[in-house]
Amino acid sequence: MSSGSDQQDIKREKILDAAYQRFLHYGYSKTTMNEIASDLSLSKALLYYYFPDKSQLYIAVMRKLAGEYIDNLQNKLNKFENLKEAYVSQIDIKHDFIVKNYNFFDFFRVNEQNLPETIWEIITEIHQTEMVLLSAAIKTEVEKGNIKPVNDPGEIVDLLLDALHGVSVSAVSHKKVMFPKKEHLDEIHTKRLLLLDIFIKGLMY
Amino acid sequence: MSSGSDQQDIKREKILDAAYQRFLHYGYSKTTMNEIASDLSLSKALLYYYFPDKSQLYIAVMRKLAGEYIDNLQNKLNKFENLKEAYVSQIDIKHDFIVKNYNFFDFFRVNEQNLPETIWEIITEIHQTEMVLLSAAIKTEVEKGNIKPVNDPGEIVDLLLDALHGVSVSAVSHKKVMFPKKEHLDEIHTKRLLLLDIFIKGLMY
DNA sequence: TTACTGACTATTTAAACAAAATTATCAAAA
DNA sequence: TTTTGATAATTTTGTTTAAATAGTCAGTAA
Repeated sequence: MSSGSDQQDIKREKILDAAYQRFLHYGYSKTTMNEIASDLSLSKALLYYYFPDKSQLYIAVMRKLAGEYIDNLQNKLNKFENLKEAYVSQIDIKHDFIVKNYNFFDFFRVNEQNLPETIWEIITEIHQTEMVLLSAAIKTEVEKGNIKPVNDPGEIVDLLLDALHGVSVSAVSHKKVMFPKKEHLDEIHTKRLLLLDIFIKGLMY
Repeated sequence: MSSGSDQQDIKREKILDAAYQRFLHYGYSKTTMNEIASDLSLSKALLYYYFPDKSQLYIAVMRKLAGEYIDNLQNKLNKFENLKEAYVSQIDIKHDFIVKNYNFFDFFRVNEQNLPETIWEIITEIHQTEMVLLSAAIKTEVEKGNIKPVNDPGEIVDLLLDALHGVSVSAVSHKKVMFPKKEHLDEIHTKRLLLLDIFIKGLMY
């Protein structure tokens, strides 16, 4: 798939790492290509040899993170005891992902409405993976006879993901925010587990 | 409570109506005080005789709408057959409220992050009313023995409202939006009813 | 030929300013 | 007490300029 040499791939990775650190620490708009370059003792021009522009570099980092997240999810959700456990894993893994990379997503808060199309593709890819894995979990449980038959598992999973997401947007108490404040993440996590508990009971006989 | 004369109150109402029409049609930033005044064939200065400034006028309209919404809710939720019916009413009434006044809330989309404190107070008041009514409904049902005992009804209602709200924010499919597009409102409404269904089953024995 | 750089250009952001539109005030009239 | 025309104050919009940063390219080194 990738057409570059091994050497090229290694350097590419190094650039991605350096860029990740900067973006994580200072956010997108507060890191310059010059800074990334000098972190690596390279010229800025070289960054443009490896990446077409700044946003593509950011997106490449994003894509890498997304890949790791997806791998993580797949590993966990391949083997689960019951539906509850599977969904708790999903919530936990996502929580850790957000907490760990919180400042990296600064880009999302700044660009709010008009994120580049490519970012949406990555988000969509993540969402689809979640849908597939969680839908499969439902099907398995239905076959085991642990929950009521469901005619469209995808619809249910979609609904649950929206509901879980809603917990972080809470329109009233902490003033409406698109992206949750860091100090609320744990509270959100707890609420989600409670919501999940009720929701799953609602799926049972 | 109100200290003005009847005549004053009538004129105040007329101004509120005219302002409401303008705000509903053109949104906050696209209606000028001059336009509201000339709709009523009055001088702009008179508006400032009745209202301290433009935002206070908008807020007064908002408060009136909120009052109507709350009355509506209370009338319905005072008499309900079962929990499901009560919550369906809540969702329906809110849906109608949003649909009817959709463009009026343009102000919310524009000011997004920093809405004036007074607006938040109104939102909070609405939320609290919902909480009280819906919590009461839960208590009643628990007493009737229709659902499992709940140690903190408020927590459950809060969670449900957040979850229902999440349905309208759906982070993926239609690009993340703070405020739902008008053409999605019906789809959102349907999803909410489905979510409610599962959630309420999750509260039962 | 591939990886790299210094010096250059192009674009974006920010600050400062002016003009226009709109909000808000007030002395005086009805 | 209610209303207004004239006027002041403020906000928004557009323009210009300077600085910062993104992005390019001809040419060098391995």
